[in-house]
Amino acid sequence: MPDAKQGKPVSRLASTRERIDRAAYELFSRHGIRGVGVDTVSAHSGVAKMTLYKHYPSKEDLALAFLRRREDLWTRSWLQQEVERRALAPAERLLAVFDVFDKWFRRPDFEACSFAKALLENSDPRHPVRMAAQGHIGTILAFLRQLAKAAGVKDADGFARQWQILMMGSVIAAYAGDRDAARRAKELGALLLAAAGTRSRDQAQA
Amino acid sequence: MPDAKQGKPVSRLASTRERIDRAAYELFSRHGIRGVGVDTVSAHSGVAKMTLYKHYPSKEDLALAFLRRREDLWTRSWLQQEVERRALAPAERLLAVFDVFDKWFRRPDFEACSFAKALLENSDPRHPVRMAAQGHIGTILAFLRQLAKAAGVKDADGFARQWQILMMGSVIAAYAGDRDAARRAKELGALLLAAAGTRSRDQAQA
DNA sequence: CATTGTCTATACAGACCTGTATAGTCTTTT
DNA sequence: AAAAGACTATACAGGTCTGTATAGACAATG
Repeated sequence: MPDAKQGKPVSRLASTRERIDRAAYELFSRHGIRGVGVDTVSAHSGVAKMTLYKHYPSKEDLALAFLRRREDLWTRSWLQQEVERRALAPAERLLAVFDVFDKWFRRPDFEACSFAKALLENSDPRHPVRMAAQGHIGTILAFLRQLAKAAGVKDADGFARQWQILMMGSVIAAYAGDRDAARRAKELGALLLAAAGTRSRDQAQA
Repeated sequence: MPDAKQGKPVSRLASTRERIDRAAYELFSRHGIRGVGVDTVSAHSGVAKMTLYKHYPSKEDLALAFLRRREDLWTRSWLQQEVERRALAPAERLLAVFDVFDKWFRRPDFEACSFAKALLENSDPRHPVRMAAQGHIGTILAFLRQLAKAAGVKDADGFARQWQILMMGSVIAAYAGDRDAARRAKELGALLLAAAGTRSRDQAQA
């Protein structure tokens, strides 16, 4: 029984590639990409290192796949889904982001934003991993922009960028120990929404 | 002439310790602590590795000294000084933070926040470097809290924490490529100031 | 002059990193 | 049964990392 040497091994029922991806996700999202070696991913997944390298020819490929998976699981399946489940009106969906964050920040295994981590751990702005992280941050921005547009905000792009500043700032604040960071950011978001003048329920434009 | 193997060597006129500190500052602030080895600091400073280890018994000691220096040079001598130079009234000093940031974000060697970097690169919340980074973030918070109090804000602590969310969020946004992040955060700050109701002379209007 | 303290230069131990070589197992397909 | 493909296990090459050992240079102080 070739189990992982440390941590909880990934389910053996899944395909080899899926086991690699799951282990990389758990480890990279928690410790950052630089902070985890390929041997650790191999051990944690229960997949031999040679097999891992057959699926991903380099650690960089694995890292890029991890960021794509993070976008799938975190951005789309979790954040966007939760936001859309919790509210219908665009403006309220924007605010719901911080309700979702609030729950996230209070989880004992809160791991902060993988995209911000990947961004900050590469000083070269043309590093593929850093560029990919920027792209995934752009995906979140596009989602916010779309909500802002639907909410009737004039400068949807500028609004979305301000919203993302609130989101990223609250993540760092939460990781620095402020568990109420989401509530604080939501207050700021409410101010921004009020100032931007949405056509939510009141059609009057500011 | 034992010069540094790479990059620009630190001035030889300074004391040995000062040369170490300067090199560590330049390298750690740009590439993060994990991203720079002791050999690189040694080469860049022109100080032999053995001498370096006599001044700092471990890399962790060097890292903690770097964070202290960052607080000296960045937080106090730069951010606070610039803010206090640019405005007198507390509320305007708070807003001036983002004018200072705007200049910072536009520098070609903008390196983002060393405290956030140190925070995100350590997943163990009890790691000394991460705890130190949290402490230095707390120093900035205290400065903001004091300004908020002087501005007559009721919940000075909550206000300061919200202000710091804006600051950290704008830093990440700028590092992700949005050079106007400071201006956007300043707008949000103006909204927050208006909502908090300061005893300044003129209220910022949105 | 001799001693002491600081700094240098080099080499190295031991750990970990990415990536590969090799040989063997197990399953599926033909 | 034979062949092919996927996976495993181990070992290792070559690099980097932190930290130390060793031997010597240089300056200040006694």
